[in-house]
Amino acid sequence: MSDTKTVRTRFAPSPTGYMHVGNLRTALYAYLLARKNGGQFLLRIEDTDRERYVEGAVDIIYNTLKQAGLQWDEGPDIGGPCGPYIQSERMGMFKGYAERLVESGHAYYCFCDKERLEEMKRVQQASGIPPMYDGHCRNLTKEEIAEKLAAGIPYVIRQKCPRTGTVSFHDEVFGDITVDASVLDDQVLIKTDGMPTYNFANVVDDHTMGITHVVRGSEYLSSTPKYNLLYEAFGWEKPVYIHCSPVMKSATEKLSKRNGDASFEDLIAQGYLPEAVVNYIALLGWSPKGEEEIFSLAELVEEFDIAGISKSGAIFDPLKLKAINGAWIRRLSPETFAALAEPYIRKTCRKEDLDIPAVAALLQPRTELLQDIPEQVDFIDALPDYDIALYTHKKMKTNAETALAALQAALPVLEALPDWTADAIHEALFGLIAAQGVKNGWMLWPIRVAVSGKQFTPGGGIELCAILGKEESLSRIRTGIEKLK
RNA sequence: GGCCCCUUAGUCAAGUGGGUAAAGACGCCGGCCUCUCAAGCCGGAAGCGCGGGUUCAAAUCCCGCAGGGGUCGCCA
Repeated sequence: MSDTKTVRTRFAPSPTGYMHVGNLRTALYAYLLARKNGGQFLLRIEDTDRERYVEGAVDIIYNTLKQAGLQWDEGPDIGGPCGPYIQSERMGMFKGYAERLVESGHAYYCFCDKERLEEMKRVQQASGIPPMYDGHCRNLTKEEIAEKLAAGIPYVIRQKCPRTGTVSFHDEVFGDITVDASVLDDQVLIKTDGMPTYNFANVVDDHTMGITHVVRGSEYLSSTPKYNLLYEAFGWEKPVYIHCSPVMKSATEKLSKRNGDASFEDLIAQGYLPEAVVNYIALLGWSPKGEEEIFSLAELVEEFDIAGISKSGAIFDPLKLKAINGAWIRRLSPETFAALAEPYIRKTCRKEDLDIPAVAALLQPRTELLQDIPEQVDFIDALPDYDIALYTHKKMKTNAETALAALQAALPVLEALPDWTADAIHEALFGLIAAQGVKNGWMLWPIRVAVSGKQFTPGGGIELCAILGKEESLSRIRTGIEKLK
């Protein structure tokens, strides 16, 4: 690659609440694009709206990004050459930039008050005209401006957009887009209070921070022409745009911030692994070249290509997230999984001497969500009260009668067992099965039912006996015999 | 409503006019394995929004329609 310029991307969230997966996906793509090209990924907090500011939201942004593994190279907490990285701390610089635009004729002072603006909008709507600024102050003379300024009339600075012709821009995802200049509103750049609007601050910040590739939601598609006009007015090089369609909750609703399980931290709390969430959202609206779908963050960096980003919105599918989470859980080393699973196992198993690694080994291929674990092992501490109908299984050819015979045959053999290990139990029971000439299930199914009292269990009778221990297993088998008599 | 954008199975999607019987994944259904449930393996059903055109050839190009999304703030 002979790219002369380093790729610099940024994630620029506003601290207005928690991060939902759509935000995180945008951050992820920006991160991947930077890493893929050996560039930098920046974090900039856009906190200029003090009314929507939510206490603690910045920490949520930090924590989410960290948990997801999206390490930023420059940001509020670690600094960098283009700081400050908190927009509210950059306020001083914007007005000067806006005035440069006024000088060059790309912006102008506007003294219209709220009343006039509202009246204008009302009239426009009443006559079916799309509401936009009518250009009332577009051509004030220098004298008029000086006069109003001197009189202390509040003003804003508006961008002076062309009135005729078309404006085009290129987006890496959507291709070339052309709009009629007449639809471009003379948007406010500097507010009455002297502060910049988001649209203005964003452009100035992106430029001054050297951002080369802008990754953001497709809701900015329609304001991009105005952004480009700004870049052109300043004589700045325009960034490459990568607009991403939204993550949807259904075909018609965008994923909402109100939807609790759409937030990254909620997903983690539900027992999803950060790796799995990252893996899944990468796939939501982007597709890799090959057929593999399970990727670590490092692998995603290798695989990522903006050409794979799709144009249409993608519906968030919890089922697929779960499947990917399951795949990640199965990939974990037994030790790692046991450590993760232990607190969940402990929710229903209080027995001190429980062999956690052994239980975890049974659980690992059977767990898609850590939260599913407690229910799977709820029979370990105490035998549930169960119906003897469980002993009847058509395929095993068992019923209450045969089960009683099986348990009675197995009991003395197990009682006589010196070593209580899965292997020893297996050997003993299969010896008995062979000696009696019965089917495995005829003997084993009743044992599994007797020791668990459940229809479904992680692992078979032999494995469960090993986990429960000799005394408890035998006791449960005796209980079974009593119930069946 | 104006403007912009999107439209391949239930979902995520590959596909970029001449070797497609239209990949793959999740889910679903069936089978194998098996002492249950999983895991694993094998197989199956399921799709190019609609209508025109261009072409020897269209999911791929053009036009129209429909549906959906976005935007139209001194919010970000």
